[in-house]
Formats: sequence, C-alpha cells, structure tokens
Amino acid sequence: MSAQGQAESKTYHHGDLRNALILAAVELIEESGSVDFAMIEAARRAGVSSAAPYRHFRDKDDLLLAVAELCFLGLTQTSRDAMAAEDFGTEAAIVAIGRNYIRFSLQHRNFHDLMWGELGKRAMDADPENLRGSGFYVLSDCVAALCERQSIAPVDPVELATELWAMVHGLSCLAMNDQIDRFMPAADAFQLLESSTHTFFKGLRQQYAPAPGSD
Amino acid sequence: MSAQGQAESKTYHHGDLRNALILAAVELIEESGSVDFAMIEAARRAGVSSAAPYRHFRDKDDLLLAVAELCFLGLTQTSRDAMAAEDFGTEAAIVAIGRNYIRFSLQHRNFHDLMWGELGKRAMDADPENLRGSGFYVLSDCVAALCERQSIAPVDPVELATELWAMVHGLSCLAMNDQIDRFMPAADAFQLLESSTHTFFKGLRQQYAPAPGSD
DNA sequence: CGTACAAGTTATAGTCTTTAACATCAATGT
DNA sequence: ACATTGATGTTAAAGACTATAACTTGTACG
Repeated sequence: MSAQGQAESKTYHHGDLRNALILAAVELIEESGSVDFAMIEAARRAGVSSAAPYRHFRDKDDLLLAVAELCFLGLTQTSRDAMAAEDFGTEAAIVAIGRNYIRFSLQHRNFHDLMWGELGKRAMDADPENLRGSGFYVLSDCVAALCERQSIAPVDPVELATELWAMVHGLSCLAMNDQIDRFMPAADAFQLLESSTHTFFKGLRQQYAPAPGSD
Repeated sequence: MSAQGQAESKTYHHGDLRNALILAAVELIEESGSVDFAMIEAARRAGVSSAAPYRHFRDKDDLLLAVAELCFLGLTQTSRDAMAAEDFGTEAAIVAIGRNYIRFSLQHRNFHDLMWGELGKRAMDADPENLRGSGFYVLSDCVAALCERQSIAPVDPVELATELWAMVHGLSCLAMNDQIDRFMPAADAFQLLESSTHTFFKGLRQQYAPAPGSD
C-alpha cells in the first residue's frame, strides 16, 4: 500500500521500484523482526513480479546493503541533532550522543544486525559516508574538545572515544536483548550510561588532569 | 567425515544422530561464517536423509538452539578457568574475565549472533543454566569481592558488574567487526579493555571509597 | 519515426523446509 | 523363542524462495 508508490497506477513500468523495494524491505524487517524476509515478498508489496527486483539489485544482500545505508543515514542524523541540543565538548553532550545511540538501537532493534554485522561492515567499506553513520566522528570530536577543556592531557582522544563507543555499544546490545532487565530489573540502559560515563571521566581526570604544580 | 560418527558403519540407525547434527551445524557455521546453513546439508554430513533431522529437532531453530547452548557452555568453562588463574576479587581477575570474553568472541565470531540474538535469549529463558553462560555471575561475584576489599561502599556491585559487562561486550562486538582497526589501527581490544577497566575503577574509588575521616 | 536501452514480464531450474507414509531394528514381555 | 511396539530411519512430495533466461513494453533521443 504505502510501498507501492504514489498512485496505484497500473503502468507497465513502476517508476520508482528501487525505492519501493527498499521501503518494502524496511517494512518486512520491522514486521518479521528479522532480516530473513523473502525477496519475493518485497516484490509482491511493491506490486511487481518476482524477477523485477533483480533489475535493481544483484541479489538480496544487495538490497539489504541499501537498507543498511539508510540506517546509517538515520543514525548520523539523530546523532547530530542530539549533540546540537547540548553544549559542544561537555560531558553532557557525550552522554546525549550515547543516549541517542541507545535510543536508536532500541527503536530499530531489528536493524541492528544489519548495521553491525557483516553487511554493515561491507557498507562501511564501500562508502566512507557510511562510516559517519557509526556516530564515531561526532563522538570523537566531542571527546577531543572535552579533553582540551578539562586539560586531560597525555591521552589520545581517539582512544577515549573508542572506549566510550564500546561502552555505549555494549549497553545498546544488552538493552536490545533485554539482558539488563534480566540481571538488574530496577535499572535501564540510560541510567547505566550516565553512571558509567560519569565514573569513567572521574577516573580520567584523576589519572590525567595535571596535578597542581606538575609540569 | 568427523561428523559421521565413529565408524562408517552403515547401519540403518545412526546411533547418535542428534549430536552428529549439532556437530555438523557447528562445522557449517564455522565454514560459512553465518547461521544460514541448510538443514539438509547438516543431514548430508551426518550421512542421513533430509527428513531424519526432524526426528530430533522440531525445526532448524531448534537445532540452532542446541548449538547456542553448546556455546554458552563453552564460555562458562573458559570464564571459570580464566578467573581461576587470578586472585579472586582483584582488578586483575576482572580484566582476565573480560579478556577471556573478548578472546572467546573473536575465536567464535560466527556464533556471536546465535548467543546474543533472539535465539540466545530464548535459550536463556528456557534453561537458567544458560544464563551462567553469559559469564555474568562469575563477573558479578568478583566485582562484589573487589568492592568489599577496596571499601567501595554505597554502590550496587550488580550495577557495576552490568556496566563492566557492557564495556566488555561492546569491545567484543567492535573487535569482531574490525571496527577498532578502522578507527584505531594501532590499538586492539585487549589494550582498550585494560585501559577502560583501569580508568573505571579509578573513577569508582574516587567517587565511593571513604574519604579519610568521613562517616 | 524508428531504434535502442531501461525496466518490466513469464517461465523455469534448482535448492531448501517440512510433513506424510512407510521401513527397520532393538528391546521388552509372555 | 517370538510377536509387538516405539524410536529412528527412509522415500516421496508439496510448497516456498532465489536467481536466471528469454521475451515485452514504452520512452527518450537522434
């Protein structure tokens, strides 16, 4: 219905089949909760024959790749927005980015494997723009600014960003799988994010902020 | 060959088909790098007809569930061993558990989705023994002991364990996907693990260890 | 206009999953 | 001993999906 294109015009040529198929795939993944939908079903939803998709995508993986790219685009957008709402280079901004990352994961949990599995890797290799979709650059810029401000000196901001990314990514994974509920029914990923980040930066300042009189 | 059972005995009944199928599935997942192998291929490797597996497993998911349980068992084992090699309740022991978790992930990366996806969740729901396979209990016991020793008081050890788990799990995921190489070609997950854990505990002590004279 | 190319179609080969109906064999009780 | 039975195999087949081949339609452009 929505994936069929604007009007139900029964022209021989669809007009925008490529996008219609991508949208159908997104719908199917959302509905089935997995990436294991049938190509032929996407074609049905777009109102074309089972062979038509192969004019636009080499195979099913190729279609999934396009979906993955859409996901990365979405995460990039929301990451930017989330950070824009906070003061750049503050701990609050970093937490906001993380919160957004987790929210995105939870909201689109069925797409997680697509983004962070083999296909996502391929998407990143194919187009550096997708790398941006990891949200890593946004984060590392922000971390660098924070290190500057707080004079956290001899440590590599990129390393810190990677460690923070891992933290947030881990929380996302566990939250998505309801693992946090399993062991800590009282908490949620967002609290843990805030707490972890806090602890982490406290440790950093302790370690690397210039002791009064040193240097 | 190895999955076919001891001798190539051509008896009508296989004798240990259930296990042979599980082993064949493991092999296929290792070879293909994905969980998308064909049930019929596992049957072929076990030397039986395509219908035989259905005497032992309701469907393919059911077979995968059995594989997931095997994975959890494996992780439980190595976790225990890893911790046993260190002093219980030390930061070193916690790092060792994390290192083992990451090593396990990298060594069995094709099984990751199985353990931490929908099927793994089902396995954990079905049998609490599989919960142990997350390595969480081992970790949280160790964290509790460390908190005691270092007088890190008003914080819930289970919360800390969850945060550490997320950290380690995140590092595993990123390492598995070669994401760390992408942004930090110089580092590896193990270094980051050590560094993160260190920073984290430094922050904890700063926050919660009793200031001299307080209380 | 007419030609060529992009983007549809139908038909089909090949693979997989799963069920149904039948076959074999080991164990068990009498 | 030997018939019965249940577990565990087998073959056959229905139904779904992927992907290709060969054909068709329509539009854009010289």
